[in-house]
Amino acid sequence: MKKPSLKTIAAEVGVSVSTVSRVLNNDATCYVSSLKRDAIMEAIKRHKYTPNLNARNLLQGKTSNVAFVTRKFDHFQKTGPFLLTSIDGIQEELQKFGYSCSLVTIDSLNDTRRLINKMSLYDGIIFGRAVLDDEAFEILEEREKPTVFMDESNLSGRNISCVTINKEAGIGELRKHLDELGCRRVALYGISKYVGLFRDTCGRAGLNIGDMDIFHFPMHNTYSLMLDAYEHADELLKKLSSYDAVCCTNDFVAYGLCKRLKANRIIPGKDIAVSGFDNIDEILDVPAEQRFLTTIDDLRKTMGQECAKLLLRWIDGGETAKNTQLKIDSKLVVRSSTVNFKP
Amino acid sequence: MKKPSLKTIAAEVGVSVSTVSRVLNNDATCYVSSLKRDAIMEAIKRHKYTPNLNARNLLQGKTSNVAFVTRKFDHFQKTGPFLLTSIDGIQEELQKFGYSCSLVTIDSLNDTRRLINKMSLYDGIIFGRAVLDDEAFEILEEREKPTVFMDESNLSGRNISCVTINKEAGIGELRKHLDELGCRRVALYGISKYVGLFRDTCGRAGLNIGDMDIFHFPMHNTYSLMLDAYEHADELLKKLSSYDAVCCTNDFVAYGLCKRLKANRIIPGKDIAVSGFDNIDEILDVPAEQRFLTTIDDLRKTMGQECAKLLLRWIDGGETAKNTQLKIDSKLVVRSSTVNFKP
DNA sequence: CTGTTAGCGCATTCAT
DNA sequence: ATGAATGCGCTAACAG
Repeated sequence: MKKPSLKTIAAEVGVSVSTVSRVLNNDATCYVSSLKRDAIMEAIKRHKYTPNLNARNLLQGKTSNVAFVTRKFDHFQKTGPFLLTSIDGIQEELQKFGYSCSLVTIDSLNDTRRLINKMSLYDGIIFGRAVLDDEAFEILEEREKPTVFMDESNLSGRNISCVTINKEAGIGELRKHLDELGCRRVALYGISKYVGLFRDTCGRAGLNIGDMDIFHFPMHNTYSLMLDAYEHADELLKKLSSYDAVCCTNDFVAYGLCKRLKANRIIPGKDIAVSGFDNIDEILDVPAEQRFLTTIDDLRKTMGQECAKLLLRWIDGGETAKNTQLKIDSKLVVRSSTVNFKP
Repeated sequence: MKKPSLKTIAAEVGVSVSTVSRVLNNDATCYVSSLKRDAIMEAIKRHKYTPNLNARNLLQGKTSNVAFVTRKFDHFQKTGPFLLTSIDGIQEELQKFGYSCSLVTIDSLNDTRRLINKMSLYDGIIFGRAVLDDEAFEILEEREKPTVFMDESNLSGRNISCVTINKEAGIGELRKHLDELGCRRVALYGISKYVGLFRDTCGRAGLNIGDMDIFHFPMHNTYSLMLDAYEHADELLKKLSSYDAVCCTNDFVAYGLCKRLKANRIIPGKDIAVSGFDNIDEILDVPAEQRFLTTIDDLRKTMGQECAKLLLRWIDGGETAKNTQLKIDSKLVVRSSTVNFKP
């Protein structure tokens, strides 16, 4: 049995296809007599008719579909839920405007070629971080397809549209916050690989802990992070009385540390100030009354949304969207792990 | 500037559109003189022509695109990387056959209606677990669209195709393995919410620990699981000498326990046998030499692949794929945390 | 208010 | 070996 088309419905009701089309699209300019309208609606329902969007897309030269390109999810398994939060943001924003999203996995240059061949299916493309090498960049640059890069650090002077997070903004706020609390002696605790990067960012943000003690440990994966932070805190604990505050490179680290502190009868937020990074409580939807960690929200969901917005603006012909680098300021979220601390 | 079409290329080279089409599709039956072929290829490259897949889809009545439907990723943030592993499996299999994948988020009945309206874009649909309520089920059942459910437990007698994991298979193997090692006294350790379910599954699999001690603790999220398991092991530790083995409901729990054991100078795999569940080492791509935990692999990636295979078989007209319930046996992965243990 | 018609880009059939 | 013609399902312009 063939799938019903406009013609099927039209023949059934005894009207022309355009009338059916008008009803289907709720055409405001052309009124359809309600008698016919009802008959048409009934026939549509009875035949379980749904429009063939390929035909519509072909005619209108657009697909209302966007590709989100990323590496295999495997690559993100170790690093936790951050990418997904951004994807949710993208999806949410796209949906508002009737767009849908194709998930494209790229792990080789071959995959890039495959993407190019399917490009006619997409009105635009959002690239997740670090999916393209230089060669792929060049292949894609020649095509004139609305494209936005998310969280891409390796721009190397390319003229592309991208949305990134300004981590320094939140860290600057944190510094001010700790200053106002009177915290003078600040330690840094976290993953060996990121601790240097974090310190540099602190420096640029004016949080001067460059000459202060840094405690760190190797990272396996996000899932072991809390326990790792718990276990590796000995050195820090020995010198803890020297500090007013401990900034952690990550919320998981902070949680692990806090549990360890509590196990040693030291109360975070009372005996010492502790801060994290990521606002993971919001991502994990922890009930408000259980949230206690002062942290920096790096707005990953917002980043996804902004990517989608920027892309849609470009698709709609907004010339200004073509070469826009948008930086979203991360922001401090103050909770009880610092706010009531008195040095 | 208009996008180049077959006509553009044909006019450029001075041949007919059908010739260009033939070259494009590598039509084996009709040879094209290599002179023309080269000229055509050159023009295609020069114009950066890519075929309009909407037109092709319209003509051929298929899209080579499949929808993967899930709830917002938000919902999975607490539960870790398992869904993503399945998605990777789906993507991998689809790609083999030139199919692509649209990501559809459903959180309300309205979203379901939206999906139905876009159905013509998909040759088939894969549903992630627990996305549909009864009403949505019914709306979808009337449509005749190839559909496969992944990891769906709430079938309630519906005639649908689905792929699930047989958890009992691996647990049965575990029982046999522990028996052979001579482990008689087995404890169960894990999350309060799942510990009962796990015990029941053990019972069905013949691993009789129903009358043995169960130790459990509440779960917050996957990321705190290791540390939670570490911290809540006191009760278990007190009675540890009564047991030959501890089965954990989950690898993260097992890792947390193992760390705690080591902190107490008890060596897992020597002083006591420990097992987990999930084979998370493989998901997180832990180097082989660092894997030590005996666990049960529930083959989530395979599940994704099998979903895709089943769906493609249905799309290709395989009548047998229309009402297939495929159960994949989970399997035991033996590592050093049990294999060398002597009671 | 509604019907007729053209054409979106392509693969395929038929004719040459 | 290649060109011409057809039609997939739909929307929009035009005609009535």
